[in-house]
Amino acid sequence: MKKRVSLKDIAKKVGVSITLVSYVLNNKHLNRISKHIAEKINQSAAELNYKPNQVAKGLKTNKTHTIGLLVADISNAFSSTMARIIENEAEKYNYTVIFGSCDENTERSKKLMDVLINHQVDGLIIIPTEHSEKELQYLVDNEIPFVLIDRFYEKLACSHISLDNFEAGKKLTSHLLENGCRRIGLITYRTTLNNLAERKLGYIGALKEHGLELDDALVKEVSIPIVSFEIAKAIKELLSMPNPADSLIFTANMLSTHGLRYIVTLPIKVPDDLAIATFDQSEAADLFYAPLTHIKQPLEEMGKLAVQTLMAAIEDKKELVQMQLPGELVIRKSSIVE
Amino acid sequence: MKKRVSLKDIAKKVGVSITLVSYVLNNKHLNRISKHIAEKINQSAAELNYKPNQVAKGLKTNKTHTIGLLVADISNAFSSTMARIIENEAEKYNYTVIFGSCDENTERSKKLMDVLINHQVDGLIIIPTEHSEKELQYLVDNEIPFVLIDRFYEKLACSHISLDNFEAGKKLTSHLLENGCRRIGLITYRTTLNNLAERKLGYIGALKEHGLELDDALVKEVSIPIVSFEIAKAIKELLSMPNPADSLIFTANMLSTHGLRYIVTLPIKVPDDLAIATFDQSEAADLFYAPLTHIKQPLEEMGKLAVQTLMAAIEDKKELVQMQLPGELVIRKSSIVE
DNA sequence: GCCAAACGTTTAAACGTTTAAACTAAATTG
DNA sequence: CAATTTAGTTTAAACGTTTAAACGTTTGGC
Repeated sequence: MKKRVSLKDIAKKVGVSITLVSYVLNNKHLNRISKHIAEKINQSAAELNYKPNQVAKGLKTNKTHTIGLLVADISNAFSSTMARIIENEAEKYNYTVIFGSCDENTERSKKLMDVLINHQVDGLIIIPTEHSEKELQYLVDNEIPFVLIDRFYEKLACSHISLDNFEAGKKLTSHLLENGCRRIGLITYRTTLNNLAERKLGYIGALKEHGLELDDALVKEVSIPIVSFEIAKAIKELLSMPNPADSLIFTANMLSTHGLRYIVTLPIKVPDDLAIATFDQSEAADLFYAPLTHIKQPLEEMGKLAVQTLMAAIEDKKELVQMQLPGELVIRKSSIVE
Repeated sequence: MKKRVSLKDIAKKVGVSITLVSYVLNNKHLNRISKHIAEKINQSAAELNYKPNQVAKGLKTNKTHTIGLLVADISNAFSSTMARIIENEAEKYNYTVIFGSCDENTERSKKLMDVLINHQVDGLIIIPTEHSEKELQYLVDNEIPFVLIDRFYEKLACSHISLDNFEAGKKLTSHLLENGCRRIGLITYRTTLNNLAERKLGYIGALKEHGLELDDALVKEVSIPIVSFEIAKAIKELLSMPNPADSLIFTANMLSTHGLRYIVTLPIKVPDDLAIATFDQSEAADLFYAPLTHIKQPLEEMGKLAVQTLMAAIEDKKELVQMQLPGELVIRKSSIVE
């Protein structure tokens, strides 16, 4: 790699001090600097195609203009869409995004967090995995600005932006109930993450409101990372029990995607034999012969809010922002039973 | 943000020079350093939870252990899967990924490239957009290591890893021809990018081999970024011409995804009324009632090779690597006409 | 007992910036 | 015309590292 052009090179060429070059290129003290010299410096900088060394700048100013983004899995549409929104928004503030995808793996998440911190990011946006309370507490203790997205921990005093999962779960379940479903199977992850717990609580809440009791046999939990076989098994059981499910709710996009993959192999018709509703959008949900009724998360809003919150935190605003945004119920063919 | 622990703090605590601390923590000159002191230093570092400042290190060593990844659109499955593979592979070399998604926009691509370079990345992996020859030439001229993925420019002397698009196009087309298709519509992007051009040439090549002439009316080009309406129009035209298409090839995943979205609204049956084949996998292609026959790109291999090639370039190996990997023809229901 | 080698550690410069403070020369003031 | 202000520029230190070179002390060889 060739040596890059530095302030020194410009200074030498013009015959002035490095300081003066720095002042001119940063538009500082301009009222004191002679027009003539300023012009020469600007011109030389352009000629030499000078690009400021952000690393050196970062060392000096203790601001790298870099934010770390830690997602659960970048190849999941939720994460990649979020990444895109966040990067776009960060750019408006002249920030660059460094990222890590931890594949829902706690160890990896820890390690990546360290790497990002070592690179002196000014702040972090995190979709946390299970059991990362300790690492997040470390961030709090060290006053490293960060914002959680999608999931959060009750006990942790930090900013977080997420869906109002309880209400969304209730809305989705109520919709099915109001369309005549009585035995709603719930397929969710086996996890301690609060967002999925809330979705389930919403489901239970809606049942109660409609005078129904929770039947534990209707709730199936599968592992992270997802195993197709487990989902197939769960669905099979729900459909073959004495009093089988007449409808299904998936609490996340990967679940419905894998679920549909199995369902298309069965001799049943959606929604007549089985109504379906899910959280999140996905190509699969769109393209299924009965497009899925779903909760649409306000991703754009969430991502932007996260960046704005982080920027404020970096600027030393201390107030925490903790928001739960409403999801939109998008009703489509998969849940409309005649 | 709290002040972070530096070598100085450890040095002060132990009562030795900064240099010694640096040596110990980097395992350098260990044969010369007294065990006793080394232990004390290590212990203090652990107690203080020291994390090396990569920015300072980067400034001094001129290596940031950071690679820049510039993708066309991170929310596209091709890019996000690639990002994930690249990040995983980079991690093995102790490298962090900084990324930018330019949404197929040349201006944005330029700007992001600048940002990444200013952050002193050690090298770049790029899925280039149209008309970025100039910027890429700049990289070549300044000996900034980089590798192109997916697309490349003939005239540009650089490393690139991509699909053997010509052969893949030929394979896909031949498959349809051998299944009795005679009027194969091709839906592709209006672009100068070589990868799509090659796919089209492969299509033409296969036709020739089977004694057929290219009918320009069967080739439809749509804009980037994609407009659903345009694709619908293209398909409509192909199906309503005097001698209509009996099959369709999409040259990219977004094209088939949008195409399918329109096709499901039509009163036609795939594959009997219309056979379909596409480049790339996608959830949509999997979940369509007639899963799509497609060319599967060796993403894992491409991503890993790209990182390995880049690492070699960063280590000053000068040889260019230019590979075109074979795609795998995955035959499924959408192309099997009885 | 002297010199050289080995040992364990420190000094100091450097990377490319930023920025407070100092400096010089010219212009203004009373 | 001396004193002060202002304009234009430079000096120097700092950010947290790395690393060649130097340092003083001990050990060993002859």
